[in-house]
Amino acid sequence: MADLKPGVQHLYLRDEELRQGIELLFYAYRDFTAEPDAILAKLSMGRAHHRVIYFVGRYPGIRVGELLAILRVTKQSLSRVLSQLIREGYVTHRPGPTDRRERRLELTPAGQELERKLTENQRARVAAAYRAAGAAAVEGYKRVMLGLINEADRARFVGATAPARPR
Amino acid sequence: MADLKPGVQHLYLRDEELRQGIELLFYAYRDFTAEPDAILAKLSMGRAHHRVIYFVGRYPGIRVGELLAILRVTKQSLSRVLSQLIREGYVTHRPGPTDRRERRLELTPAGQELERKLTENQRARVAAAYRAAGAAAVEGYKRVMLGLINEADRARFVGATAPARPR
DNA sequence: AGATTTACGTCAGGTTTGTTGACTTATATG
DNA sequence: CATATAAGTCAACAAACCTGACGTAAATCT
Repeated sequence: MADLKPGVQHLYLRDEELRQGIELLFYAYRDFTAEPDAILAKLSMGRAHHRVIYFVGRYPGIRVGELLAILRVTKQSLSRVLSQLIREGYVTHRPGPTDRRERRLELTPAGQELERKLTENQRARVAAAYRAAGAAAVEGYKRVMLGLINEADRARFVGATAPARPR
Repeated sequence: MADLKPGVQHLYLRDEELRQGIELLFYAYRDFTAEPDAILAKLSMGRAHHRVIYFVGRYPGIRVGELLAILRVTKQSLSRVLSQLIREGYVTHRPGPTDRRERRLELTPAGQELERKLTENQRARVAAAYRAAGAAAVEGYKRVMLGLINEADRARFVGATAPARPR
């Protein structure tokens, strides 16, 4: 057999390695969202509702604009989903404490209940993966994931226990 | 200050830890898809087209049914996207070598070109994250991601260099 | 006080991506 | 020959996005 040129060999491994990294993300995200999607479908909601419920639960008192920045959707898209959630009693809003133009969003008890139900699954999935992979692997996972995320949003993840509220 | 009950403290950390794991996935996926989406938009295509192009490029000669299983969409959804890609000259098909009912899909040169252009960005992103995080972290990333993926699809990732073709 | 900016909502019209269900065609296989 | 499989297609529909323009209330600047 002819020897492979080292350069070519190297390139091949590198490409394969990178593709694997891409695909891991694709499959993980696909499987990660499948079960909550199924629950939501029964309530005539979609993934967009989950995202809103999740982040309102995560940052109680979050403003609409902050939510827009996190989700990277238009006002219109968010509006449709958010007003449905408010109408159906999962989310409430009140004026901001100093700036009364703001809407500070919070989950109602029903919203908290739904959030728990939806995220339960994902939490369990992450817990199982963390447990199976071990603490060192979890460190590595975080480091790589942080590198994939745009620099602007990495700040949210500094400090293990302080949820960095977006500004 | 009152001491926190250890149990409560533990639960809090655990919940925070898991939420962080969930959010890493959300933000990474969001940022990962943003740039290809922008390129696709100029060609009047969407993310679905990218997925098809990506996996046809990944598994040349893949059958339609295999693609359906990977993407987890209905025949109808795939059909619309796939026939557009064929019509516009990015993908070709030929009958299977032994079973002539099959359509074995492949990228045309134009398809390969587009695939490269679209995935280039994601490859660069993964490469940068891998480089910044280090080899050990990459190992951990893979282990955790594999744990997040449904068992059925983990087999694709055995062996670093053999792309396990779906059956 | 008036002008400007900001936070948020809304109206109108459009696309993509996804769905279900029923039917067709060609080929393989028991 | 009967049945099963791979794939395509038709019709009708819904979810979740988008753009662009306009409106309202409140804060802030000059």
